Parts: sequence; structure tokens; C-alpha cells
Amino acid sequence: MSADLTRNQTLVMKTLSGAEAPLSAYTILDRLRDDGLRAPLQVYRALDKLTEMGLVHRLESLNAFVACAHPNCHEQELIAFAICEACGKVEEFSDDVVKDRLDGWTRAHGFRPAKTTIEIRGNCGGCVGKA
Amino acid sequence: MSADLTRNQTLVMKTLSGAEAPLSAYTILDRLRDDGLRAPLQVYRALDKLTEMGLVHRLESLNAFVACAHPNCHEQELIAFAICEACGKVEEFSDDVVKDRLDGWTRAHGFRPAKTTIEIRGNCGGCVGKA
DNA sequence: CAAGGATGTGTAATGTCATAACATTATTGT
DNA sequence: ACAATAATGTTATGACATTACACATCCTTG
Repeated sequence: MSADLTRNQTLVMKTLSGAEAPLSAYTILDRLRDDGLRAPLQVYRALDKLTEMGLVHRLESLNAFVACAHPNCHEQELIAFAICEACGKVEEFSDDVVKDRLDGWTRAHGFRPAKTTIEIRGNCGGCVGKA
Repeated sequence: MSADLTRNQTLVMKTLSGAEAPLSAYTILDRLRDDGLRAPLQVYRALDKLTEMGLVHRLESLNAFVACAHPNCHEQELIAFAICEACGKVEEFSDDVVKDRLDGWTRAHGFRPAKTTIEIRGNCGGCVGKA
């Protein structure tokens, strides 16, 4: 089903899947030095492909990347992220009503959307409790 | 009404207000060399304050800044941006239904939001026509 | 007025994120 | 096997943002 990944793609994917929180490209690179990766581009190229395949998401407000939470996620239409600034964990969800409203706006304005980003930064339940 | 701005803040604000599209901090800096600005920090500090005041918004997916579209905008609750990748123009809007839905999700999950980003990248009406 | 705090400014150095350009090495389809 | 396509490796560079430190300005309050 999911197309085969190349060596570098597999390494990057495993690193992200095993992480508790989003990782920057350079952090991924650092964790893969022992596997032979040496340059940022090797990571960025893998991330590009993985993102295209919907296996990885980029968090714009963090300049970092996470593995997709849905096991066999094939590009869900619109994904929102809730990012905890304390523990770093990210929750991924989607909402059809939000999607409809944004679609409504773009249609009404003749805007053709290519990619939509929704990111909520704050503190997750667990971390609010501790505070 | 709007608190007085300092010299640097005024310069940055004027630059952004006069721009057709979002500007990066370094672009702003370049345009203000003749006014005596020399270091990125002078721009970033001004941008921080202006953003706090709600006069300027940061576009996360662009790493760039725009003047707030609403004349006397005092921190509207939730703002969405539609960013044209062809001409660079940005439209700013808000939607209470979207806000309610996202609020609903965060409340249900005990998540305390601090800042929410909604950015739609694509092509605006004008540019879709030309294509 | 003087002392102290808060805020703004100037500068250099550095840190962090991302891509261009080029050469080489698989992989795949016919 | 051959050509086309995609992936890789490497160096250098570009683009975005912050740390650390020194100095100046304004404003308060005793």
C-alpha cells in the first residue's frame, strides 16, 4: 500500500515516528549522523517526499516536522494542530465545519486554495494542570 | 488613541503600511537603511511591539509581516489570512463559526490556547483569472 | 533634584532554518 | 542495453532570528 520509502526517507520517518514532539530538520540530521547522513539537504529532501505522501506534516509556526498521527493517513483534507508550548506535544484533528466555512470564504472570493494551515499554540490539558 | 510609537516603530509601521504585500524583517531593514537602521534587531524589536499592539501580523507560513488591514484593529480574536502565492497580496478575515469550533475543540480537550494561526495559501481571484 | 527603574536604542556576533548548484549513483521502462 | 527518471552526496551560500552587552532616555517618587 504505502509506497516503498528510500533509505533516507525511512531513516527520517523512523526518527519522527519515535519522537515525542516535533523535530527540526537539523535535529533530525543530528540524530542520523551515525546512520551516515551528513548534510541538511539529505533530510530536507526526505521530508519533502514524506510530506507529499502525507506521512509527515510541517508545523509552520515551529519550523518543525511531525509524523502524521493517523496510521494510514492519505492526505486528509484539512488538518488542525494543537501544539503545547510546555511539553511540545502535538494533537492533530480535523473539523468539517471549519473546512466548510473556509471553503465558503474562498469560494465567495474566487480564491483557489492550495494549502491551509491551522495551528493552535498554547498549553495542553496536562500542562495546564501542573501550572 | 493608539499609543505613540517610537521612532523605529514608526519607521517600520510606515514601511509595512505602504507595502502591497508582506515583507520580511530583512526587507524592511533594507528599506530603512537610509533612515539609519543598521541591524536586524532594530527591526525585530519594533515588529514585536507592533505585533503586541495588534498593528502588525506575522504570517507564519511566510516568515513575513503585514500591517493589520483593520484601521484601528485592537486584537480581533481570531484572524485568518488568505495569501496569494502569485501576487503576494494578503486578505484578512475572521469567522465566528470557525472560532467557535476551534474553541469547542480546545475546551473539550482542556487545551488552553494562546495564539491561533490560520493561513490559506493559494491564488487570489485576480491571479486565477490570468492563469 | 537625585536615585532608581523601566523602556528604547546601537552594535557585533552568533544561532537556526532552508536552498542552489553541481556531480554521481541507483532504478525503471522499453 | 539504453535512455529517462529519481535519489544521493557534498559544498557553499542564502534567509530568518536571537543573545549578549553597552549606553541613552524618560519617568517616577522620595
